[in-house]
Amino acid sequence: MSVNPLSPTPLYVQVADLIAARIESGELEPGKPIPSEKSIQQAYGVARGTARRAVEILRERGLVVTMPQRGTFVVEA
Amino acid sequence: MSVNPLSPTPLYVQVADLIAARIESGELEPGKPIPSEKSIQQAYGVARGTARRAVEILRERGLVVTMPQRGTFVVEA
DNA sequence: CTATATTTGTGCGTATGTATG
DNA sequence: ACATACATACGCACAAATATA
Repeated sequence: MSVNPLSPTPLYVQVADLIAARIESGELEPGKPIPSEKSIQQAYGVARGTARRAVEILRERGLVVTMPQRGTFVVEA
Repeated sequence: MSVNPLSPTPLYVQVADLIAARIESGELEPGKPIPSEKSIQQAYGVARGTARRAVEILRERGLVVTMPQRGTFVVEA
């Protein structure tokens, strides 16, 4: 899946939704890291700030936890 | 102190005045950084553009100098 | 042990679009 | 038309902590 820059839905929400779907599908497993901000930038073709906001949303949703200088991990079910 | 959105005085001027007062009171000391744009946003509940314009005014008044990617600092007395 | 690469945190610069008075 | 204000989104640079070679 990819992102649609023309959609009225902010890119960072779209990216968050795409990653959330990968978590819920089991592709990204509990306890394991999601892609780094840099990987997200490259994978979805967005700026780092956009990737960071997307991850911030996932934290707000309680799907992930971020450990500084370590990464962001899927929360245990 | 806080900001008044209903005042005829633009928000960015109000924010600039509040920060200027903190400089003149000595709370923000010469040579030391004033709060970041993000901190100003959060502290005064304004958008980033408003915070930026406020800092721009402080620069015009000669109260601070901005060093790109490093921060904005109170000028030496 | 040292050096490098990775990853997140922070800070500013800039541009565009939208809405309001 | 213009100024104000907010939101989104691109970018660069540097720091600090961690992971790896």
